[in-house]
Amino acid sequence: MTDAPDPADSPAPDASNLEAARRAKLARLVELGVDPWGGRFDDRQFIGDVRARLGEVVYRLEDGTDIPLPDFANAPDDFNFRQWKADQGKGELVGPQVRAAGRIVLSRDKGKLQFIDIRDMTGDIQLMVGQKQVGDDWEIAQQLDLGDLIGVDGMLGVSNTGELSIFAARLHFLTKSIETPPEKHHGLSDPELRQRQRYLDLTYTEGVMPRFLDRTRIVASIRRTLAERNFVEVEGPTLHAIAGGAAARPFTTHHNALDIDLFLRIALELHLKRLLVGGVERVYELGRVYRNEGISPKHNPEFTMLEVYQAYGDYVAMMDLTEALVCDAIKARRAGGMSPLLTGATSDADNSSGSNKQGADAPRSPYLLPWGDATIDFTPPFQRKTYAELFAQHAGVDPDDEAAVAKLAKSLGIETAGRHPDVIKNDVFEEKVEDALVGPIFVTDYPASICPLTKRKRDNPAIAERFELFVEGMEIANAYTELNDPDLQEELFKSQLAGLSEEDSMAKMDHDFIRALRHGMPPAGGLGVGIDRLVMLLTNSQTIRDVILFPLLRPER
RNA sequence: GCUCCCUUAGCUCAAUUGGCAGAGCAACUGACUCUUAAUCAGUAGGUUCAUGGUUCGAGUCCAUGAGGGAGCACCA
Repeated sequence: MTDAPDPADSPAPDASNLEAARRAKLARLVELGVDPWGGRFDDRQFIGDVRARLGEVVYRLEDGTDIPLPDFANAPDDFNFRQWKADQGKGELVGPQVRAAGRIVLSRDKGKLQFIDIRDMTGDIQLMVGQKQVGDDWEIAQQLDLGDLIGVDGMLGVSNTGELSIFAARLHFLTKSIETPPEKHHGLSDPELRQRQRYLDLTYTEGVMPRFLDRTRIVASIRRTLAERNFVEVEGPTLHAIAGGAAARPFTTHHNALDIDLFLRIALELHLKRLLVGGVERVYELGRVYRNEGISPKHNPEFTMLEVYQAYGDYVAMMDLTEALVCDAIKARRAGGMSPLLTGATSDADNSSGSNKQGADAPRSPYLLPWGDATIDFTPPFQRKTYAELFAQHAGVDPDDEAAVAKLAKSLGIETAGRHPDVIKNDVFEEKVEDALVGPIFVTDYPASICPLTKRKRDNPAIAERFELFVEGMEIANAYTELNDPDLQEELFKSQLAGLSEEDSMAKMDHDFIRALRHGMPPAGGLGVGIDRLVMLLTNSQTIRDVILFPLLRPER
């Protein structure tokens, strides 16, 4: 038995006696002939599914009569299950045989009986491990630490206090943890630790696993909604020779064999439009883009973007699609579902944290979602208002009155000299209007000059057929009637590039994209959705880092 | 890149005006076959983020640096 950690094995020289104690137990397991790193463990059931079998547990009298269990949840405080069983007559609890596995998150050692709570992706369940009941495996039970992974075979039953439990018949040691887990009922709270050691955050911090499972459900729902409408999912290149499709600073990299500098993509747009030209009439990509910009509660340098293009559509068609994507995602998240394994305790967690949707009275609308202290009402249809309308309403100035807009801009400290009136107007819009948009609201019909990839309104070339969806001041979606006039597109690119400094003009003219348009891109609606921000809203997360598993951090030293 | 705030035991947090660095959980020893933040008795655990400085004395004050957070800037 090795009491002290082998210096070669433990990187930290001061690795406390906490690790030594765990290594001692590990060594003891080896002595017992148990592999401390486990192996394949077939036929286990998810804990959520095991818990769902509570109804199969009965009290069986000696004459074979099965009596259903009492309703513990609604029993009086002084209810005594032991007494109840005695009152029914001589008999025993009978339940299904189950096999589960998970991480030990709590244990209460009571002499020759141990209560151990294990946790898997779907929830927690209590094990009752008695010396007499598990026989030789009792020796294994003596070597268990919080954080270890174990499997169990046993009968599903209910303890005297009404707690659903697996009455262990066999224990299977699956993996030793030689690190101490976080505090057992607070989890992690230091945001740095939560992000750097997301593996701990997921298991131990309340709400984290359900939130990331919700993210998966939302993304799956989006793909399903698009598939139902015959959109084709594709994967464009992430290494671009020209980083186009948005105005953002790209990350640069280098290909050695070709000896060329490349950029990580900042948008999906230009390749998807090439596919429209190629005849992929309904196309989308849901994937990562990279922007070499600041980090904030709403920005991570890499984030997930959805872009959708529909031939022969326009921005109004995209508005309807956006509504469907959001509303379907809300329903999918609420339903749990997607896979049976995600139905169990994850939805329990939802219930315990918020309103009990099973409540008999007044079912809450599925479209009312909490957001901090507020509630967002996603009931469709979402509001639709024009940019000009909102500008007049919130800035208190006629957007067409350039002098008045400029005056207001100056009073807000916005630079006006030598800048295009529409750019000034948009600065005012961002300053005065966006924060006031509680939403969800579609802001439509933007000034054309700030929308270089957008088709103008037929009856008013100063206005672009564009909308943005705002919720709680956050921009969630951005859509256009796509510009498909190659000559105009080229001109707009040029004038856009002309205004940029050398450093900022990494976006170069994409001649092949223009060439593609010259071959004829169908008139189309196009939509971009910031998936991370959508997930933030639907999961009541105030920072993007809570919906990205591994947000960018400086490396540890 | 700028401004402000935070960093104390493995985790969650205390520490009065600058005056002996503490608690809970986790760990260790012991008791307990229906506990559930189990309980009870005992033991051990610290480079107070780092490096300098002021002081008789620094977790506390000052400077610089590191990491994190919020805001700004950036971000059609």
